[in-house]
Amino acid sequence: MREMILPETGSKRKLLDAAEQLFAEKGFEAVSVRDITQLAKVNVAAVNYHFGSREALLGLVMMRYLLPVTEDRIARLEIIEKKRLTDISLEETIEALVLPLMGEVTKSELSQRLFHRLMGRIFSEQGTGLPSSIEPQIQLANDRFTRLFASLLPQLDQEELAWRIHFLVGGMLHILTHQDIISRLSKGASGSPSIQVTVKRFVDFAAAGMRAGEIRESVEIEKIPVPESPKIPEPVAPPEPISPQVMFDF
Amino acid sequence: MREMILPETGSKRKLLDAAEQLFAEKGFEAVSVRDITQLAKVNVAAVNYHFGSREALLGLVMMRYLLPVTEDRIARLEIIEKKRLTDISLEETIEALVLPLMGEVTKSELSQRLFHRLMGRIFSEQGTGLPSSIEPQIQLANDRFTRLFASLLPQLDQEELAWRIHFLVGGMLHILTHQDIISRLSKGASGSPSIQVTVKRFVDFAAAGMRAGEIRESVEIEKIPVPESPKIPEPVAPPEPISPQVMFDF
DNA sequence: ACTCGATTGAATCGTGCGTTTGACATTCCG
DNA sequence: CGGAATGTCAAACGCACGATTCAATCGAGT
Repeated sequence: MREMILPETGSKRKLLDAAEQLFAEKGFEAVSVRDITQLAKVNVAAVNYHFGSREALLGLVMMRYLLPVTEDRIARLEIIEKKRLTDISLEETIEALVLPLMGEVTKSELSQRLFHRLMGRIFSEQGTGLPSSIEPQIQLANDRFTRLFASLLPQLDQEELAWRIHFLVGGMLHILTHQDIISRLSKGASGSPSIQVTVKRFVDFAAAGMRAGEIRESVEIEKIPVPESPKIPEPVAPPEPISPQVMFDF
Repeated sequence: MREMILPETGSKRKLLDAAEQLFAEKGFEAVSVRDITQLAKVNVAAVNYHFGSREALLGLVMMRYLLPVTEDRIARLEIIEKKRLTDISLEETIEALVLPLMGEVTKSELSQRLFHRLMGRIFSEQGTGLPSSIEPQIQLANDRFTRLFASLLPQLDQEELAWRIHFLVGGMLHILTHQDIISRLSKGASGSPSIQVTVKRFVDFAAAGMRAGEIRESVEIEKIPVPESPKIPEPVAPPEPISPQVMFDF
């Protein structure tokens, strides 16, 4: 399967690379076959000859990224799940979810930026977007993460956990898609923003969010029981522990 | 300014409404002038006659939403900022940022869904997307929120705060754009997912994230100092308190 | 050297797009 | 009544798109 995706004739490879770059720069919908073939310096017909259609090429480009990321995630999961449950931290679990998206550190600064943008696009346009049937392997990994989170946060019912994962994913995708907006923040004098630092920041943020409401051993922090803001009646959460099967867009 | 946006000739109004609905359903790029005029049951030329161009119409549609949301946010800010700083909770501040996006509760269930999707699109495609010069008022509100967060979380340096706001915004936008994916979660037997409950969930999550690392009065929670996951060298955060002016995509 | 499948290239197809045009209808005001 | 002003409409413009066609070219196998 991998060899179907990676090397190839030259033209095919050039098309994949060009498409990848353009998709990352301008989004999936904004890139035309003509853009791609022009950048790849091949004929327009090449896309339809090699891939059958623009959509198929698009799917392959996504595959080239999704598969390694999912594999990396699963590999990290394997390591984590070998440990005793009490030795597993929420932080390392979140890291196993986030870091693979940030991988490919070998690439240049620019192409790394593009890589991340593309990643963000792939994942955030995934539901709304284009290819189906990428899901099977990914879905599997997602389920394992969900179950692991459930074990680590037993105090959360299924619904609350699902929502919190949803929030976590949102923040994660936001880093990817809008990293250029905030890159100015980190690259002050120190040169590179350093992915690891960013991930560390996010993991700490997200872990705290996932743990929200955990009973704390002290009583000092009076403010937490939430003084209601004005005009919100605030009905209590529904009682049923519903929702059997959930699907995430990790 | 408001009257420039709301009532209008009939055709103009119909176009705005149709465009709004279609943009929410299918995204900005995917909707053509012909789609809009067809749904509005007016002539194709009407768009260019009334608005000058498709882009201008698009900008007005966004305005119709962004302005009320920003006004609502500022109104909530006013109330909050009247209080003594020690009486202001992080939760109500986040709520002031999030709830206005969820407003317009008068609308029907369907159009409310569309409204939220549109909101998400507007905000997440904002940087990458289309109109400039909407910013002035919005920028102002964003600054006030940032400053308020800074006061409420004095232990965070500017950079860390900026990142956390970034994560928060990501989760918030994710709720809006991908609410359909997760709506199955909440609407189990209880009928409506109830926006307030969702917001409450998110506010608690985000507030905990913003507070992450805050010194807790107890020592019980041993696990928090983060057992490093495998292959991450983890350089320490850069020392400089840099980044003077920041811009967010709230 | 010849063949034949694989690839490329230039030209072209049909479609849908945003926009423009100019004729027509309506309204309003002198 | 008459003529701007305002709005509507069908038709058409030029353009870019994804896809297709078909002849030219290449390159290994015999």
